[in-house]
Amino acid sequence: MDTHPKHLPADERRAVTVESVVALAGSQNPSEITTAAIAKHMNLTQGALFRHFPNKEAIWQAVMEWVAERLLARIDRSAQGIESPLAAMEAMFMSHIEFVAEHPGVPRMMFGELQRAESTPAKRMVQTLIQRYGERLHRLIEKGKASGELSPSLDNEAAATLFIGTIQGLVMQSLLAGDVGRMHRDVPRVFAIYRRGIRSAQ
Amino acid sequence: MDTHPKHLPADERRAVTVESVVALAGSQNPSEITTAAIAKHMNLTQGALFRHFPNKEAIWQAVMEWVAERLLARIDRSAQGIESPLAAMEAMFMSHIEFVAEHPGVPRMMFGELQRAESTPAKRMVQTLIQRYGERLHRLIEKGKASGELSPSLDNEAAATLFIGTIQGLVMQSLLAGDVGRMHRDVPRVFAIYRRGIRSAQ
DNA sequence: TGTAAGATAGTAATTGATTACTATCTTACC
DNA sequence: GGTAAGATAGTAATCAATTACTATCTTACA
Repeated sequence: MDTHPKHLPADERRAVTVESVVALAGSQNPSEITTAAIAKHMNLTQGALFRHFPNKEAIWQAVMEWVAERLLARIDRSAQGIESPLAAMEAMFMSHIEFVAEHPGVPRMMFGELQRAESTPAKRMVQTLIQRYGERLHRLIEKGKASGELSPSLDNEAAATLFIGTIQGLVMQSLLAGDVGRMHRDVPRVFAIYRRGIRSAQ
Repeated sequence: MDTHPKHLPADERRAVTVESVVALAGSQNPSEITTAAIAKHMNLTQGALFRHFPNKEAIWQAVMEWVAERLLARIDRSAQGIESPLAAMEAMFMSHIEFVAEHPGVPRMMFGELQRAESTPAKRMVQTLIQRYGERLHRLIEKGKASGELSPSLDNEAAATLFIGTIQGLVMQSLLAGDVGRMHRDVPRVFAIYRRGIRSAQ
């Protein structure tokens, strides 16, 4: 039974911290997550956290790095090997929703960071995440135009904004209803409208 | 110069309080707005606020009531007298964006309230606001199907979700860029895609 | 190889700052 | 002159961060 060894190497302890924050954000307002709550969730004393992070801001930075890495890897993997750009976009869409359903705290944290007025490291991480996300979308949209799947007159930037907005709309509906499962039901129906909006007339 | 009379009747003071919170939310994280900051913004001492509100929660409730009332009135007015349901939806869309551009703190506050785990009066107010918003959309979508403007096979619920999500996507892009003006530029381009997604094939 | 010394990780208690809220005194206005 | 509104000066609770000390792991060397 080595499930809860008291002493952990620093990097492992940092990883556990990040996972704790992600878990806590799934059931409470991220801005109200205290260092004491994080420590309690991982069976550690509050002060010990500061052996591994210089301050609370650094914890949030590590968390957002975790999110960016995982989310981008997930959507990249989902689109891999799919020939049709439109099908690839749909796969990205679905895997993004899947990721959010697995980690309901993620959109909460991202919204929370973006609301921040000051430019914290965590906020900057979210910004680059969305930028990278946008780059992937732009590539697919261009490919879709070239292949004739997407309307040649389509506005790339607007299409990318709407792609992300569509996901956000779904996420917010689930926040409203407090029901993550609902999202799964609505995903294909909402994406169908989006697809119709960007597809070339057949 | 009676711009700043020291003594105000209670109802006027409450109104000024609400406007102060809305203004402050435009430049900082709503969850970090303290009663001291509100009081300072309206040239009042912190303690005096509690002559007019029993507690801070009541301030937030009043603010969200203000938002719900104004936003619904605004979109209702914008759609009034427009025959075409699709044109009415577009007018609603534009006036909503206009409202947000005038009060950039509003989406911040709404996101913030929805993230809350507990069911506060303010959160419930946001929920009913979005519910009422959805009812208006559903009516228009039904009318649009009847008139032949909208695709008869359109999924009402999905269309409403996407309508709100589209606005959210735009708002988030402006939060990301820290540039509200950007929103105005993108609005028509993004709505064009949405329109194409719900319109009946011509 | 065994062990002493140092490095790493954790505990428990405390600090100063900040917060929402309150009690008491003061002023302005009908 | 009485009352509604505001100023002043608190309180108790909470928070991130720090501190002195302890436990555990790692490594160098006799």
